[in-house]
Formats: sequence, C-alpha cells, structure tokens
Amino acid sequence: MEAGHKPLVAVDVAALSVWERRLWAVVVPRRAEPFRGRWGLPGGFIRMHESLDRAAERILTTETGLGDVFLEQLYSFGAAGRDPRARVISVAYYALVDWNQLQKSKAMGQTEVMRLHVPWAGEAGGAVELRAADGARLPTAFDHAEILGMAVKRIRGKLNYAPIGFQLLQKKFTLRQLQEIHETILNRKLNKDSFRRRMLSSGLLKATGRREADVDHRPGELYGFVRRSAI
Amino acid sequence: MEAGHKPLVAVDVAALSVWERRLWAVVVPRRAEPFRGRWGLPGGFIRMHESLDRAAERILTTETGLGDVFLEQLYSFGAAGRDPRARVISVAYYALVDWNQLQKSKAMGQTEVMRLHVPWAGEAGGAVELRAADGARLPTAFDHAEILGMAVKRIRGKLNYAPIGFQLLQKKFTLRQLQEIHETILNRKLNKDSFRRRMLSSGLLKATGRREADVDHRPGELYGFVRRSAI
DNA sequence: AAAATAGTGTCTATGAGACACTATAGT
DNA sequence: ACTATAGTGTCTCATAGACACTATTTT
Repeated sequence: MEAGHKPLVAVDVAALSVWERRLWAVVVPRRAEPFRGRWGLPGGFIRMHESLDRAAERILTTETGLGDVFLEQLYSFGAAGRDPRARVISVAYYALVDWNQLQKSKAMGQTEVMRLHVPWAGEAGGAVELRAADGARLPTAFDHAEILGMAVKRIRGKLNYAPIGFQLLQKKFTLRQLQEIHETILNRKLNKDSFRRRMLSSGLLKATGRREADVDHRPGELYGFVRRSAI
Repeated sequence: MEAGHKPLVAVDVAALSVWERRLWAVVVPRRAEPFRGRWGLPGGFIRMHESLDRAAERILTTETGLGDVFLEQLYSFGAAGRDPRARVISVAYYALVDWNQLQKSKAMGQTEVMRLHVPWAGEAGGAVELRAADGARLPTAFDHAEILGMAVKRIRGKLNYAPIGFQLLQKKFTLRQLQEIHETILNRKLNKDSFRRRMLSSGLLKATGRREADVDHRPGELYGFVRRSAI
C-alpha cells in the first residue's frame, strides 16, 4: 500500500436549469491561466475533513450563492492530462435549479448562466457546447464540456423513472410547465395525454385546487410535488 | 485555487459473478491493520500518470488475474473517516465476470470468491453481506459492503435497458441460462415467454444453430452476443 | 414411458399514442 | 366571438404476462 505522489482532488459542479424551452448551465469565466478567457464550471479542491457531498454543497454555495437544491454525484474524471498544471482528479456533481431561484442567487457570484447546445440525440452522450446570447459558441475550460454532457445524459436517463423534473420548477406548477421541462431536457415533443396520465398516476403530484394566473388562455391547475428532495 | 493537504486517491473494484442462482464477489482477506482479518475489495492507489480507468484495469489484473472483462466506473466514496489511517478518496469500479473465467484466474491471486447476500429488494440500495460457504456472515473492511451494495443496485437498474447479463456468461449460452442470470441479479422470477421475446427482439443475440450438450432434458439453442464489450 | 426443458401460439391486461370533443380563461 | 390551452373520453396499437400445447432430449 504505497501511495507514490498524490494527485489533487477537486469537486466540480454542473448546475443546470431550464428556461424558455432551453437548457442553461452556470459557468465561470476564467481570469487566470490555464484556459484564461474560457468558461469553466464552479469548482474547488476538497478540504481534508469534509465529505465529497459536503464539498460539492460548499463549492456550489460559495461560488454561485445557490443553496438547498437537488445535488447528486455524477462521475469522476481522472485523465492524466486534464489539468495541464498538475494531476487533478475531479469528482463531478450535478445540480438542478429552478430558474427563478437561479436569478435571485445570481447577484452573489461571479458566475454567468449560459445556454447549452446538445449536439447529440437520446442518451448517446458526449461533450455539449456553450452558447452566448447571440448564439456564438463559447470556449470551455478543461474537460468541462464533457462533464456538462454527462450531466445532460444522466438527467435524460433519469427522467424515465425518477421525477427530477420537479427540481427545475417552483413549488407550484402546472402540468404544461412540467411537460415543457421534460421536453426541453429530452429535446423532443411528448404526447400530452400520455404525459398527463403518467404524471397523475405516479402519485407524486398533489393538486392544490388553485389555478395559474396571468395567462392569456384557460389557466391550468397548480400542482405540488409530494416531497422536495435535496441531498 | 489553493489545495491544502492532499487526500490519497484509491481505486477499488467490485468484481461480481453469478453461479448457481447466486451472486458472488471477489474479495481479499486483510492481513494487516486496519480491519485485519476482515474482507475487502481489491484496491490500490492511483499512479501519477495513469487514468482512473487504467488504474482499475491494472488493480483488477494484478490482484485477481482477471483481464478483458466488463469494467465500469461506479461511484466515488469520500467520507472523511472511511479509512482510519488517512484521508482516502476511493473511486469505485465494478466488473462483471463469467464464472468459468473467474475460476481460471483464481489460481493467480490471493483473492477468494464469496457469496453475496442482498438484504433489500429492488433498487432500494444499501450495504450487502458477505457469506462464507457455511452461511456464516463475514466481516467486511472499510465501506466495502456499501460499495458492493451500490454495484448490485447499479446492475439491477442497468438490466432494465442494457444487455449486461451477457457479461456474466461464456460466449455461447442458452436463453434459459441468460434468464437465470437476470433472475439471480434481480432476485425474482421472470416470465419465460416474455423474456424470450424481449431478448430475441432486441437484436443483440445471434443464434448459432448449435445446441447445448450434456443436459438431461431437451437441449436449448446456443446464442452468442453480438458484441462483447469491455472498456 | 417418464421427466424435464425447449419452443410456439393465443388470449388478456396494461399503458402509450392518436384523436376528438368539451370547458374556460383572456382579449 | 376568437384564440389558446385545460381537461376528458375513447379507440388503436404495442408489449408483458398467463396459459396451453407440442417438440425433443436423456434416463
């Protein structure tokens, strides 16, 4: 059991949100080398006495101001040359954040929210692209485009059996809003009738009796999620 | 970006097999403290210039003699006190090994193959137990019972959409053998007719035209898997 | 012949998709 | 009235489970 030299252990967090039928990610412009001028994920090194989960929470909160969100371990990245300065093993996490909460927390950090473009279908996987408001592709740092891609792949798969769509919405939402979230994540249209049936029969939604307001059409009923889970 | 002290990074491999309708795991008796006399997973520290995947392959091969098997990253474990000697982050992998290959490689290592008892149903998750031949429960080292449990949970989930059952069989096998593998992993009976239809319509099996031998009943047709994947 | 499993055919239950229809909000 | 979406009812199609039956091997 000899250790040789020790790599550094970092935790990077891919925080995703959905807005206007698009996927968005929280990123940080790099002001120092390496990858200066490129965009990276919020990340940091683990402390000696904190767990991986705690490190992910701490890093997300201090870098973005976000707290009390869905946060789950994603994958560990350890290619030898992924950081040109030193050997760094990164344990990646992903977070799902509702858009309104994200806007409120934005004042805190040096982070920006950029649009994700997913150049593959289904769960094929691979790197994704960051796009600026004008549609220009933004350069990414390290292997963070792969990490973001794996986060998208993960939530696409998870949507088939877990109710993670709720994590991207406020506490009360209509079935149409929830369907829009699912369609955005999967990047395909879903059948309305089937979606309603599936959601209502899952037992995870409870009707509030209230309806949405300020829409220029018949308002839908507002539902709540039975339990709002965090790590 | 200051690193503080560096934790050690280890890779542990949960190598699983199926035989006689039971799950088995490759474990190593610990001859030194901590956890002397208990049973642990094959593991080791990562080298400075090797990737995580390569480290998992190396550790599996040197400790167990196993090569060319299905090997995939599972989860990273980083609780602060999981190793009483030092801060160790362990990136866990799981491997699926066909029983005959496992018996052949056994001569090589100091490893043993022990039966797994899974005390939870479905994909509830949690630690599993190691059992000796006489049914006695064996004590485990570190958090390795949790790692093994997560490996079982993972393959149970994966069985719903991926053909990993093949990895636990020799190149040619009958549908009954494959169904037995699935039933052992899931710990429940499956419908024969439906299982046949699902497997045959998946397009992943090709009939060989040959039949099994040395069985005391009508022999089933032997099938092969379209591609034998490794990492 | 008996035992055991292989393999096929068919019926039913379930769930998804398609489609049509009615209901209700804002403009 | 018009538009847009909410919400319901029903038909069809695909798939899983159940069951019955025939086929084929060893003992």
